[in-house]
Amino acid sequence: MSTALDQTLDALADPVRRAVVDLLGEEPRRAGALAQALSLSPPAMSRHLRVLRRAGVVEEQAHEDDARVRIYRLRPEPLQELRSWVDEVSAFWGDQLEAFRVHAEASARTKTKATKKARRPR
Amino acid sequence: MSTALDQTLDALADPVRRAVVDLLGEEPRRAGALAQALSLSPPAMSRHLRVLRRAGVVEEQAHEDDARVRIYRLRPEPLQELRSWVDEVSAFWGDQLEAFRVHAEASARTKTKATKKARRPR
DNA sequence: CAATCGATTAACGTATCGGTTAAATATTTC
DNA sequence: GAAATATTTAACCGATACGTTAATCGATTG
Repeated sequence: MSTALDQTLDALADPVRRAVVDLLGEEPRRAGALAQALSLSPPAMSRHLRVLRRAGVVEEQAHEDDARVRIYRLRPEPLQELRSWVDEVSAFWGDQLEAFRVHAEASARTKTKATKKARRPR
Repeated sequence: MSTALDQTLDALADPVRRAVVDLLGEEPRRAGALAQALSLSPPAMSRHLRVLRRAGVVEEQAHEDDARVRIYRLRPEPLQELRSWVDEVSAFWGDQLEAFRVHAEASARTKTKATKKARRPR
């Protein structure tokens, strides 16, 4: 079961796709303009737009005069959902930080015997 | 220049890593516990933890009694940064939605001549 | 100190990803 | 209606990602 959030994050994982989202955050743009702005070939951009479209992050809109051009704009829902998820996960930090502080103090009190050797893997 | 956000999103793109983050959102856990919880082999989980660690999403903490076990916990910063980014991108939606409404009304008024034929690619 | 344990690294196979060029499709223009 | 334009799809290719099993490493235990 691949959730909507999975698709969203997968779509946003790629740097050029995230750049596209940044650009569309300013204003809607034509597919070609996006390709140019990011120095990408039209086919390459087209495929990126497809995954953004399938994830629902972006939607295609017809140009009023010229039916050849496709204008892309952001869709709010996926990013809102992403935001909610981040908020949910973050919700517990207050507790965790407090718990950690307690633990830190406790181990500070016991540090005479506790300190052995920490491994620093690379 | 791969930004911190790139690393974060890349780390969160994988479904099992996102599940790990969900679990660590509840409470810190041992590497082995995470592997079991997600029915993954220890090596596989270890590698996922490595990318989360490198992205700074997660940090390793030594167990007090048994130095073999490694406890993982969430780090706030990356998700906060992600949250900020989402907010920035979303900031323009008020404007865009309004602009769209204006455009929709305008095109509704002109619909007598404008409606040609929309393409529905699959 | 030998056996076990928790976790990571190494080596390897397969699948997916992202770019490229070439072809296709629809639309506009002259 | 032939040439040009905007974009997508198809076919191909090298790189990267993820899982598996085997080996390694440090720590613990009997």
